[in-house]
Amino acid sequence: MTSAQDFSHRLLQWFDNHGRKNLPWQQPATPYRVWLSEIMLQQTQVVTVIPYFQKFTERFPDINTLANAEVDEVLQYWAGLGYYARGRNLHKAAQIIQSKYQGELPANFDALVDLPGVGRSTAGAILALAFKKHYPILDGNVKRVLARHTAEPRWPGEKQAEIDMWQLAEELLPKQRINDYIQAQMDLGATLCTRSKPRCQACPLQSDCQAFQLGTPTEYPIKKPKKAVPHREIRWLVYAAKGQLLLEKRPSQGIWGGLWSFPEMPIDNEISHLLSKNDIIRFQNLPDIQHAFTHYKLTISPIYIELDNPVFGVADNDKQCWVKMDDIAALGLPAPTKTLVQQLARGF
DNA sequence: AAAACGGGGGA
DNA sequence: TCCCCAGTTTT
Repeated sequence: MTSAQDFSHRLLQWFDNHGRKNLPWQQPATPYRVWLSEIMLQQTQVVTVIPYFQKFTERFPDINTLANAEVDEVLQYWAGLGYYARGRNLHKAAQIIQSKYQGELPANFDALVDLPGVGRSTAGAILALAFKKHYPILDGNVKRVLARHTAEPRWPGEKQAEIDMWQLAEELLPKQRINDYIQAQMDLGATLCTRSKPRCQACPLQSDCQAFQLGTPTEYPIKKPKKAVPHREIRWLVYAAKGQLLLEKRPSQGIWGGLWSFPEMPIDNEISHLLSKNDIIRFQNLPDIQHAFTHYKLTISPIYIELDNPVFGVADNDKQCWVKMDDIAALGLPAPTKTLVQQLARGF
């Protein structure tokens, strides 16, 4: 027995004991009902879909009834399911099926994929579940099962990884019971091989599951690599005089809105003119501060400028004030500002 | 708050 | 052809 046959054999055996065989769209599994259920099941769980499916099929028992209805009524029956583009596409597809295929879903991959709302995986599910044709599916559940079984090192969103997973899904297809096998794949992913807390003890694929052998099934599929966040640099002017610091209130819009911080300027701004002031006692670079936001990384280069007197108008801004070190704690400060003030208080 | 999700649609 | 988005749920 080849490994592929063994894989499907174990899955089918598990399906016989634990699979879902009494879902509303499985009795009977007509092409229309399978199609409708697959659309409803996109991004929506079985328990949520069931009552909608029942109401929907009562009102729209076949494709022609659906095609002849107003889209608004279709959407009323969709209300609460979310992703309403699915409902619109479903209705549009029904009209295409009516006019182009005499109201019967085509048992043909290319024709199915051409329908709005039907992609490769949904077409595969319809062909396998309703027409018993040998097509694979690769939805989120199956991706998870396969990624774990092979300990797939690449993120499945990566082009080549996805191509390879489709190929594997195809190679694993059994010669017999294609519909049960596809249902079994979905059931395994939904009930056993779940995203968190997979029940590997009960899994028929445990013996050769690479992720299980590594002891880290939940590490798969590996997460989308987060793209490098943009990096920005700014300069802070830390004016100090007689135990006071010059702070300014930040604009209410934007980062740290309305909080007090140091006067800020672009990193590449000329600063030599600041040096020429004759009331400057000391002028020195302070260590850079790194700050991470969710969407970018910020490097702050503060310059310490000590004056003999707390004069105004040193920076070009009217929302500034001199604050005694001891009074600063009462103000709302961004985290890096607070840290810098504390370092200054300790004299670094 | 962040990732996941299947297909649509734009580059 | 490839990549990213819209809209929603789950972790």
